[in-house]
Amino acid sequence: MESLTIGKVARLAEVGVETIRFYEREGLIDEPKRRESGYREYPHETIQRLRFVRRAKDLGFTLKEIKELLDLRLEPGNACEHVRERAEAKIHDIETKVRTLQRMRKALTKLTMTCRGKRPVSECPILEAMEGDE
Amino acid sequence: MESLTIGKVARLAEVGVETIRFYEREGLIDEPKRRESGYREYPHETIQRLRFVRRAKDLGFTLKEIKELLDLRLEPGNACEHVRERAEAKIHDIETKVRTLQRMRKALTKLTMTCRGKRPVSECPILEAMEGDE
DNA sequence: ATAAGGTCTGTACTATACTACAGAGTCAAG
DNA sequence: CTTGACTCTGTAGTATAGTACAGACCTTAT
Repeated sequence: MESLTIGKVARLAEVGVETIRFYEREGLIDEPKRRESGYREYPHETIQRLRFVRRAKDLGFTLKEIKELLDLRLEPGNACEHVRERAEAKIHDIETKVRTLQRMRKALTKLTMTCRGKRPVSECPILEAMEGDE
Repeated sequence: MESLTIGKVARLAEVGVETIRFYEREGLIDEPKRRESGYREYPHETIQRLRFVRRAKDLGFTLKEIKELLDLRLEPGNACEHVRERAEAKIHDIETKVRTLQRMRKALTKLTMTCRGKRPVSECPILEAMEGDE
């Protein structure tokens, strides 16, 4: 069993070493155990965790929100009602994001159609497809 | 026909006045015409445009990317091939975002199920559902 | 055993996307 | 025709999310 130093984790998760230390300070990943030398030793799951953070970020979640998402699973069983409420709120956020993305995709597809038809791209289908849904 | 000053546009689009001037500097909205006094006078479309920016931002697009999206519609008809390529790349990005969001939603739904069953929330279904898809 | 490269803490700097003035001029309701 | 709200330019400050050292210590391959 090879030991996972911060550099290896960074390479595997495709983030920077400094970023990992930054996430540790921000509470997005647990403080790992240390060697006698002080070197951090990571469990394998950390890689998944870091990838989760990166992806969630790409989807427009802030680190604060990502922390909230991750913390959902840590709640004690007796706060179950509370956990479910928050999870359902996040699901709602996600569904709104998906709908908006789908409208954007539709608008862009329309744009490529217009394009394919060799007609000039005069009117913008992007903005028009973004109306409504507040 | 009432004139749309920056403050009115800001209220209608639900953004700050300073944000509008910032977006103008960054080229995300066109420079509007001015009164003799120097006051900006906006056309109605600006409101949709600002809403588009706000939403795209919530979906994890940077202002730079949003500008690219908006600029797609301005390309001259003869650069059609080029426009289509870029639009298709954006469609691909969007589809990836949608898939990731759907996996997150699935994971969260699973979490709420676990919750509803009154069992303790011990193992995290969120991270596990986020694997694969690079 | 030594040199190259990895890691440590701590602090400082950067990019992005605003946000907040200051000081001066403009508008419009009473 | 004033007065309070709005707008102007320009510059400075903030929050978020990293990124980059410096100076010192650790590891490992030769």
